[in-house]
Amino acid sequence: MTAAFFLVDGNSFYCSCERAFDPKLRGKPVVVLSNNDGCVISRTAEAKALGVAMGEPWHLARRRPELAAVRWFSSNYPLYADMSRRMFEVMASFSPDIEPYSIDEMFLSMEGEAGELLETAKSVHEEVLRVAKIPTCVGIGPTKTIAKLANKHAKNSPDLRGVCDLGSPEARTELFRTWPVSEVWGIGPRSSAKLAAHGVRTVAEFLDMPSALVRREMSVVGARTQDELRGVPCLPLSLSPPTRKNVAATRTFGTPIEGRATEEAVAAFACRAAERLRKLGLAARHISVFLRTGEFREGPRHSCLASAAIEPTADSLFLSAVAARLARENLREGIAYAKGGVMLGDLSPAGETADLLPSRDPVRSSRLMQAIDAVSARHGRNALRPAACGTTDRWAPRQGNLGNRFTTDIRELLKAKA
DNA sequence: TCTGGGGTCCTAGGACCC
DNA sequence: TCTGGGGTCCTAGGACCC
Repeated sequence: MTAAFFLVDGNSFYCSCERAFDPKLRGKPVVVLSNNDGCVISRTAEAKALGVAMGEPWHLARRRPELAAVRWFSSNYPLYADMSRRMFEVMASFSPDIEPYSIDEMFLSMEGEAGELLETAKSVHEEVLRVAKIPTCVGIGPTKTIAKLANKHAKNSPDLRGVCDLGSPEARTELFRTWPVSEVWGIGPRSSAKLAAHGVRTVAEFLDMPSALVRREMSVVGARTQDELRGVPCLPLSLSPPTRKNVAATRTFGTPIEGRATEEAVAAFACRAAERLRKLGLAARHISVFLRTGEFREGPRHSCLASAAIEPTADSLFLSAVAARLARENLREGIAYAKGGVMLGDLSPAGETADLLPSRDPVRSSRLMQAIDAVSARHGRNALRPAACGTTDRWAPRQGNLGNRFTTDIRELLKAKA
């Protein structure tokens, strides 16, 4: 018996979610755009073949005549989150040892004989496609880093039919000889440049580097990556989500805004962040607010950052009022801001540390928040909102082509023709 | 002439991830 | 008109303590 990690990753995940509900999109080039319909954050193989790059600004790309037929969607996170949950459920039936790593990626810890593991991986691939309607690739390796690499290799090589097993040292030696070290999980542009300066370009060359040198150039993180690539597990599966340290809500505005509208925007972000905080059962002791002018526009630049220590809370009314005040005290008259956000930090479990002299009644606050969350769940987030958020949402991002929330909103169910 | 040494906590910045 | 929005971890250096 050997132990192995599987990394299961949804192919073009957001696009696949849109496709799952519209068979006409099969085989067609599809892209999903970031907030504000800004850049491409997911693209199908067909779109990639037409030359659409990840992160490319769509307003420029779409002018290219060859991209006229590309179907595009504004991102629809409630749908993607729900599809992710379905994917997780299918995979959890294969192993209880499962770690959701991102919205479209999950690590599984498995045991079995070498051939057995490969067969199991094929079954995972088929079941996720059959039940959750998401095509995936599965990478197998003795460490998480190798499983990631195996997964990427499966993505690059369609003839592997979605599954790649790098469990054996022989299989790895062959691949590592040519695999660029810059494509290893954990090695970004900075480390790649440092390695290139030492003449190191492939994984094999990286493994030949003395550990002490790797440690000096890339700290313990790089040293860990090197060990993992040698087949020594350093990164365990984490079965429970780590305790959060920050919760943030930030946005680029649909169009730049000034003065009062920016106060309303950060107040709305504070509400959004507070909502997430409550869902996590946490309270924050620190709030910070930022506003920034656009990077791509002429005109005066300004960015402001303000923060405050607060009594532990997840109260939307309080947090939105503080956020609006911080903005008001720090923003500059006549400057149009393009981007802003609220970050809540210094988190602790809600109700754990009672302030000795709380200025608000925590019981009343928590009841009020429960009521607000209940109304929002039923009638949408905008049904009930603090006055500080205003009523016009002049900051709201553009969403030019939003698909339906097929699975999470009763009003947007898929309609079947009989 | 000699000018401690070790520890903790905090923050800013760097690097990386999806 | 239109260029994302989240996160984490590590290190270095300063402040402070005894």
